[in-house]
Amino acid sequence: MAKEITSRLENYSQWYNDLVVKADLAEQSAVRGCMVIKPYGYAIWEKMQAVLDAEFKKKGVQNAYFPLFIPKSFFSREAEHVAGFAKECAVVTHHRLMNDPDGKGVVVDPEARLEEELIVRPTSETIIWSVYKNWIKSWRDLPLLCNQWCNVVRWEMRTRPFLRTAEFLWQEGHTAHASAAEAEAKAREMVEVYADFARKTLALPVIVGHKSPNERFAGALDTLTIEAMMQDGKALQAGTSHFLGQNFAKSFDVQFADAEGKLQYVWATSWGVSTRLMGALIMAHSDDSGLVLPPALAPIRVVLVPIYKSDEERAAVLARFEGIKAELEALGHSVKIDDRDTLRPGFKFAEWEVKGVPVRIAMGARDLAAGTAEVARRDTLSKETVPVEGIGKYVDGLLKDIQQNIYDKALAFRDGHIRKCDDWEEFKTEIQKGGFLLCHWDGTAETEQAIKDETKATIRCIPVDSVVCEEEGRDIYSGKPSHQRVVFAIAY
RNA sequence: CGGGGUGUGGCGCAGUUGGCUAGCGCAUCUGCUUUGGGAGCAGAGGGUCGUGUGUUCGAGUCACAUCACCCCGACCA
Repeated sequence: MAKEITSRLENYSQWYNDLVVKADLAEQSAVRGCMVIKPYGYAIWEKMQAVLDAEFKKKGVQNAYFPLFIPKSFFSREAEHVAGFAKECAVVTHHRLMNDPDGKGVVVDPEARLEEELIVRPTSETIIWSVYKNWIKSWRDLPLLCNQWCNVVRWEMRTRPFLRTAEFLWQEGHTAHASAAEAEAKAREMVEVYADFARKTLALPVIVGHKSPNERFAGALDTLTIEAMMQDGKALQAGTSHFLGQNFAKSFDVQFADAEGKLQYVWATSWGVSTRLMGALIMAHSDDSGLVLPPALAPIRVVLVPIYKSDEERAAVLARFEGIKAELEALGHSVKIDDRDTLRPGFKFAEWEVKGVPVRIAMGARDLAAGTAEVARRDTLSKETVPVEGIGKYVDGLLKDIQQNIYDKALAFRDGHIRKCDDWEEFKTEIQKGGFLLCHWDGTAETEQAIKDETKATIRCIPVDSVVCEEEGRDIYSGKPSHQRVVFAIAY
């Protein structure tokens, strides 16, 4: 299998279709570009939700839910926003079906045309701001901090599993503030929440930075992003946080009376991460044996596999496992005893490796006699025989070590694939090899576009942490003066 | 929407210049032996070859049409 998978590293979409789909993470549905997420995969998403939700609550954000359908008139109020999303919207035009008069199945009832079409939300700014208008009257109502977990639909020309599905799950936060400074701070605060989550939970090193105007969210004054590097050196935008200024407040007429009683437009932010993060996980950490899940995210952290030749041995091992399980659960770790009787140990080992379970403990007759167990770690695929006595503490430490190791490995890979580049000819060849190039940019959209047209590389971000290098230099393409290097890469 | 490609048991594929009974691997079922890295042996079941029309003594194979899916590009989280 390893050889087969390795030969596909150049084409990750092939890879996770063949590997991870079979690993029960997800499967593609026949519905155009949509994805079925199977229980094991969904458990990973639920874990992401749980961790993020707790962070949001700490920041005073509350969950709410808004309608799936957006009347076309709402949608069209913010000009830039419409321009940004118009080409990829699913539109509801009718509300009823009928039997085909010619007896050929079911057809749309032409009588049931809607007076106003409904847009299936590609994002919820418009409907949320039309609701916020009624919620915000006074400075006392601010800040308003809501988040929504939901699905959205974007009718992309081309889809890719996890990275760009027509329908995807995400969270979108939408906040309203009394001042520009407060909103900008919020946008920055939330991108830091994402960065922290990516680093600590997903073990994914990310670079935080501003998007260039070309790459900004439609309708935003500033877009902050976390950018990750995949194992093929391509960049993946893993989350964004937008400072929307007063654009939506003005379009939807959301004003508040300040302390002096004067009417002012509110300042807004929005921010979101999606099931794309699952794609990021797969592409950043997986190896030839399958998925590698950081313990902080794994739905199952430790799997126990019994090895036996008789019912007596089986019972004895499983009895020991119950003790180990209780010990680990007391330390806060999720444990699964794989007591399936029809499958052999070797098969189970391979299966749990494909699923990315961080630690596997195997125990057989030899171990029973010696009072030991075999502990295997997924990240390095190494094994060690340890005494059952104190195994809980040992595994507890091991899990922390694995979490750190996965991050360190990804970080070392990323740092090994970031380099400065000051020569345009060199840039053109280097960028195709993958990785991030730190280059001077004159700040103009024209230069950025020209570079994109010639190389497909885009400015991933103007970094504000991780790889900041503010220094004087000359634009790699135009030669005009520049004050800071930015991150260029080919992106998914 | 452009450019390629693929449709053959549940899955993955082979099938030569048209030829007689359409094969192979995996999976499935039965039995025995196994069980510390994806088991071995023996046997069994399962396909109107995407669909339609045509050419032919004869079509999985050729022609035309049609449908579906995949890949590459433009768009994007």
